[in-house]
Amino acid sequence: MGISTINHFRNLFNDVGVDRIFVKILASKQDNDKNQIVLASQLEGLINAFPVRETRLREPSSSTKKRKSAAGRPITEAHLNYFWLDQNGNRYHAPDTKLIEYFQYPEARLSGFIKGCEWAPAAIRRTKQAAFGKRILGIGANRAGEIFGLLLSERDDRLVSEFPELAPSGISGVLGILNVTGDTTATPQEQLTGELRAIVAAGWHASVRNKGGTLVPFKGNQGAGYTLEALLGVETNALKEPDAYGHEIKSFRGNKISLMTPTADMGAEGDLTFRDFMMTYGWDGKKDDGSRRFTGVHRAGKPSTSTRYQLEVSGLDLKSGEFSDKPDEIFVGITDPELGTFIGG
DNA sequence: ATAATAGTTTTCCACCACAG
DNA sequence: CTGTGGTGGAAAACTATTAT
Repeated sequence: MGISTINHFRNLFNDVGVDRIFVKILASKQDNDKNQIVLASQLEGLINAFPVRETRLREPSSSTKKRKSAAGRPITEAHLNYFWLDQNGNRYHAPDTKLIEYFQYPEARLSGFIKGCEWAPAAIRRTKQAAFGKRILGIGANRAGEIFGLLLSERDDRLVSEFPELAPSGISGVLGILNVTGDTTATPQEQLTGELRAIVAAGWHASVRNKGGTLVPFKGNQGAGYTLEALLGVETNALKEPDAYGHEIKSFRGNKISLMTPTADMGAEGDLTFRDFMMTYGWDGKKDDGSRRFTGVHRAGKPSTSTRYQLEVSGLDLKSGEFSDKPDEIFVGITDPELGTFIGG
């Protein structure tokens, strides 16, 4: 009964494809179904560690009557594809699990992990937690973007009383890190660079992609990136999730690199349908085949010679490299400086 | 220069009002 | 009742200031 060794604990995570476990020693009267689990002071680092399905900004209105609220900044919710693991390795989906950032404190907490879930550990419930003594929560994500949580308790799991010292996660003081394979204390960067070195040392590789777990030949521009991901064991995906060890893998040749694929949700591009947008702001393709184009390199502060449009960056001090502390000022968008219209951002 | 002390900020825990 | 969105505060961790 119970989990008594660290290897048993690691194996349960290994079985679901997790390679790094984040560990929090839970507070004795906190961290339950009612008092959300505090993980960090900001979402930022957590989002790298735990792939997020969807982030939503909540309307800032909710708290304007409260004295302290810095009106205007919305509470951010990051939805997770979360599962509870039991000690036998069974998984139970908790579909409503999310990270909520309360910026004004600041605090990021895990919440909603009971709702709609078939089974959850009794020790996470406020009314029962006292009986379990010390509790330790392990959370980890696999490369398919699934996140698993396993709760140990002093009462049921011998491991709790002899839990090893943990390497700091770098995300917050409460979260430690435990590697599932190899050295328990190597940092994610070390693991990743280790794997990259091994891949480089192996010489040239054929262009492939990882499709549903198997490597298939691939021809095309994205080949370099796909191949690298595949060799790292990452399936080709268009998810906006980090690829491995909490890092997004990028490869490039030439001198341009895209860190993200943006689709504007503000301005005209957000308001209009795709067709309307292209008809209004695009132009005819040169081939005269009826196509419409909206393309081109746009640089901040000076209009593009071909389109007249201009990229605007605000909320970033170009001299100091510091971002504005007012989040709604931080912004990248395209405008038409002649007409003063806001095309997208 | 170093140690002692005071002041400030950050981190984390405890608890609660209230809506559904 | 449960879960969300909040508050307050202790303690730790920094910084600044003053005494030795």
